[in-house]
Amino acid sequence: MDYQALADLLFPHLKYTREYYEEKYPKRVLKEKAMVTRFAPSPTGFIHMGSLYASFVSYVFANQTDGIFYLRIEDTDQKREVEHGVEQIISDLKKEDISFDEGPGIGGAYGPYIQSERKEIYEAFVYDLMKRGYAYPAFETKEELDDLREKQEQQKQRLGYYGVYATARNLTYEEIKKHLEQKDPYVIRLKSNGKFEDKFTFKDCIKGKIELPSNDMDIVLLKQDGLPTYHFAHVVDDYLMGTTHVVRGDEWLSSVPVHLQLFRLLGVKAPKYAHIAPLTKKEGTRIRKLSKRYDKECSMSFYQEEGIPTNAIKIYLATLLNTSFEDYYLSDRQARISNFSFTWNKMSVGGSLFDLTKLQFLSKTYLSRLSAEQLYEEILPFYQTHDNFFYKMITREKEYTLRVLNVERTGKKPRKDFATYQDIKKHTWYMYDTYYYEDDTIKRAEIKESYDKKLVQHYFEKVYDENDTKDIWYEKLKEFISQYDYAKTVKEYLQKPGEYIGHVGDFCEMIRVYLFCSLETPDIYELLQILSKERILKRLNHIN
RNA sequence: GACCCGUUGGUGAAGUGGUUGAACACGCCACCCUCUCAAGGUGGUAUUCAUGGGUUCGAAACCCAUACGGGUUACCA
Repeated sequence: MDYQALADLLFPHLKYTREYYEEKYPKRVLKEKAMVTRFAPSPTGFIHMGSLYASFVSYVFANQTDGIFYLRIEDTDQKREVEHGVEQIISDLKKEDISFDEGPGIGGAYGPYIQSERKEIYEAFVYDLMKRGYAYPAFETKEELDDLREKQEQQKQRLGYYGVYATARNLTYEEIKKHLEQKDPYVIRLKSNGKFEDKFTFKDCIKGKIELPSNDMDIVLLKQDGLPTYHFAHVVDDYLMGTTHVVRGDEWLSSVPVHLQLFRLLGVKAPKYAHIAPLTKKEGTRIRKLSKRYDKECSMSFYQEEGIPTNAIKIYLATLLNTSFEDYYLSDRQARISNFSFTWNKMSVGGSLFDLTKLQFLSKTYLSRLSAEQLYEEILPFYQTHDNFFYKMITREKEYTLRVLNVERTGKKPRKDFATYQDIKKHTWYMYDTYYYEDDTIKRAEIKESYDKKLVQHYFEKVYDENDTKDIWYEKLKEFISQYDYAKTVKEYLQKPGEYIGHVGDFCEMIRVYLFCSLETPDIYELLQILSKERILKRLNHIN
């Protein structure tokens, strides 16, 4: 068989050769250890936690080595593609604050970054393989391939198109020409030169040494529609785009022999591979991969709805990436992901259960470390889309809101009661008159029979002084209540039961409920300061 | 069926043949602090390292089997 003639027969209109593209996309000039990584999703819907994790890992390694992190859209399966899939991905990633050095809509010297726009490039590389005898057309129909598989199953053979089963290998030039003239649909397959019995070892960045059989499958390179399969597109693109490290799910591990063989046949160096274990979830006693379809915590919209900060998610993912990051993060208020050195070999080889509780804990820590201003800036976009009324109010009363957000925030151990953006309204609404007076909120507060509104009112009118420091305020408060048979401390109250009608805690509880409609609030002193005496009295007068 | 990968407390895990009678963190429990809550502090809980064999003076760590879980075996990625 004259393969050069075959290649010319199949690609009569080839515009450019492989060499042209190699010249067009020269090797990247980067620092020695710089990693070039990419995120390569298919536009089949929303980004989910699993792919976010993979992209995060890729991003982190490129970033810490001053490398390149780019986005490439793998849209070679047009059947699965959803409408506006590409836009969806790009907007999802924007929300997650993942930024790329290159990609569709961003630019870069190695584009186009959308595979469906790279058809001619793949053809040039197939042409190159074919003329050297490593690729050939195959005309089997779906039914014929199904039959083959059935036959192999019956005979307990390995399934697939390989060796003696790769019958299209034997087609003559004339036969192929005839098929083409009849416009028979066909695919281009790899003519594998590997033997399944030949084992080789390969070193994965995460999983370490792995022994694999050589590939002997004549896998499809170009599908009937002329677009490449994942395998071929991966090899061509990652070669031309200069990827140094391919980070992907470990379901790809068994395709490594195919990919390495393709790189070898093209005569180019293969990138390093990092196969990451899936994020999993426990369902009853069964552990399974986190699924887009069944698990709410898999889709990014869940976090956006809940108001879980993107940065908290990243911090959590970083702890999954290298557990030592967690120690670093918790021990240092100034800790940043970008300041930590992540390593491949600290990554887990088995699947990790995705733990929402831990994420929430980290989120609390993260939010507690923000300044009031930073927190304010972060919650604005959330409330703008989720609670416009609250949004407008905090925008209008920005200074006031900053004071509210600053409660117990500035000390050494800042308050940690916000796990989500939602929690902010949940824990501060009562500081706003709009809500306090709305629909008689106070009527819904649990005012107990034992409460003594007059006493509280008397206290605020006669004793409470806004200019007191916290210590003085508290002393005066205790002094005041002791005149009315309330114990100054809980201990005292418990030691001499029957002598008091209540204790300082009971009095504070009344203040809480009357003024804030809640049994649970942060430090009252700070809240009272923010509210101001005038508004305190107004609130008290409002209660019947 | 074949071929890969994995298996340390409820969870994430440290661990690379000898201060491991298994770190740290989340969770849970108790106590302390305390005007409530959230934190914080102290202590506790729980893994004998999937199982069975070996190798070794010594194994969670090395080897072999088995079991269980996961993946691949597409003109899906």
